[in-house]
Amino acid sequence: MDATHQFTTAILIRKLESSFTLTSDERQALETLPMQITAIKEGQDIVRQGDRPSRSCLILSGFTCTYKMTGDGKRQIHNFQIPGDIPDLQSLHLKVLDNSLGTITPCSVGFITHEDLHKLCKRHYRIASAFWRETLIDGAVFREWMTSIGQREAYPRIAHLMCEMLERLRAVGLVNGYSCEFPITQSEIADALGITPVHVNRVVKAMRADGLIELKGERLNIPDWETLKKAGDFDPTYLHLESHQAAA
Amino acid sequence: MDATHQFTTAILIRKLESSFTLTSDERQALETLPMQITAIKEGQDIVRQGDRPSRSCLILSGFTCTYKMTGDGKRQIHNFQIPGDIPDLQSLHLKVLDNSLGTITPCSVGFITHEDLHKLCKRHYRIASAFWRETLIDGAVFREWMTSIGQREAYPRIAHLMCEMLERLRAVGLVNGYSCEFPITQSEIADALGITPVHVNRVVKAMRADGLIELKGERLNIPDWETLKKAGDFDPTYLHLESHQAAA
DNA sequence: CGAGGTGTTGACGATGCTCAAGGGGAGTGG
DNA sequence: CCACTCCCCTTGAGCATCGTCAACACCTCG
Repeated sequence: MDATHQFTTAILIRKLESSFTLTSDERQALETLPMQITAIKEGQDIVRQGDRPSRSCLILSGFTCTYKMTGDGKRQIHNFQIPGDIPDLQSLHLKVLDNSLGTITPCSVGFITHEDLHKLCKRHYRIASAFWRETLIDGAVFREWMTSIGQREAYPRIAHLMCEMLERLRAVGLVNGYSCEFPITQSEIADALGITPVHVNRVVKAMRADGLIELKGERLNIPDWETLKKAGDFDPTYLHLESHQAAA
Repeated sequence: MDATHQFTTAILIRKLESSFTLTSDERQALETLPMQITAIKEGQDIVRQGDRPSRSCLILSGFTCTYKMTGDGKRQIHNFQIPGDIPDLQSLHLKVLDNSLGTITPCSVGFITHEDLHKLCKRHYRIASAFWRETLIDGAVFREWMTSIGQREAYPRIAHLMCEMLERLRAVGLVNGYSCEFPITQSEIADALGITPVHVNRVVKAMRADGLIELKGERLNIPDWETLKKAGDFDPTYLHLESHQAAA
């Protein structure tokens, strides 16, 4: 196990430890988990709808998104992933991918074979549970997004997304105060929220005018968190961040 | 084990066997799984957003839906469940429920404690995998619905839902030809697809006029499956019905 | 310095929403 | 057995959020 590898599994270990304390046995199993580290440029697909992958990938750095194309060429983005996420963990039990996974920014990812994951899960029930739990949280995020897209208007929808991204980035230590990296273009926001890029632009303009967000380049700053939360009808329960409940 | 109980676990066993063949050991573990059978009237909540349930429920008969309320009182239905589904299996690993579960019709459900489920999963890796897989399919359905709501117009959105329900009901043997029970009201369709009941009504009217569906009382009949599929941009891959792939 | 992606803005139009009212069927109670 | 009620379905008219089309500014990068 070289130093680089230990560093990469650390992000996974830290994530799991937010739920429970690992035994030394479990910790060692994770530390020695074989992983193939790969750098991927922005705007590339990692896996595609219809693929039958034999491995899953852990995001080490960068942003990705999962998405699906409709018959007439429209794109729905289902989620954005940030470091620590495993966007295609589902493929461990679902043979054929029903969505694609692409990079938003240049990324470093670690591929883990399904064989190794199965071995790990079979031996360590709590780790299996933790992985299962991760996929359940993905599902919870899908439900919340569906609710946003189906029931909320464009303004709260965008506000909600900003809130979610900040909270998730905070959970992995990528937030300073109320400011974070936000490399997602307005077109991507549009595809994620079921609105057009033009309309995203207008709404973002209004949000800026209302003093809710500062969005420039690839940075997002939130001057008034409470108001943004309210505007976005944001309740972080669905993210199931243990630290939240612990803090509360 | 009384006769009634054996009958109830049968639906679960049949479902799992669509993925793989159970060993006699696994089969016995499932057959003896303690389950508390309960009848529930229509329009009742089984569990609610914010609850911390210690058991999950298997739908034995009837239709249910999972949903979530927004801050301003709108409802998003995330999925409809049919016999054989376990709508709140997620609560096995997520302490606090972030959505509610209610009945659409009178239902018979079987409650299984999380303790028993954990025991079962810990001992039988393949059963654990099958349950995990079920929750992953839920996630796949969420993604597809999100895509529908975000990218498709009302007409294909409704067509898509009809296609999905028919295919899922077919998989559990509840379809005759292209005709099935469909006890979902237009208001519920509206809450599921992010449109208003009034507009659902108009679109259903158009679909009837186009000869795509016959919807009367609690029955749905599809005279022209291929055209409906096309109109709904429906590709059943996301349902991950093994039988499909086997047949193809 | 040109090119291409991203952000920005205007004018117009359409899908779908709101409000409102009435019809039909199933269950209930007198 | 009939009236009453409630829920669901249905339809019309007007309106609003958001989409489409189009043009231009800005920035990064080769």
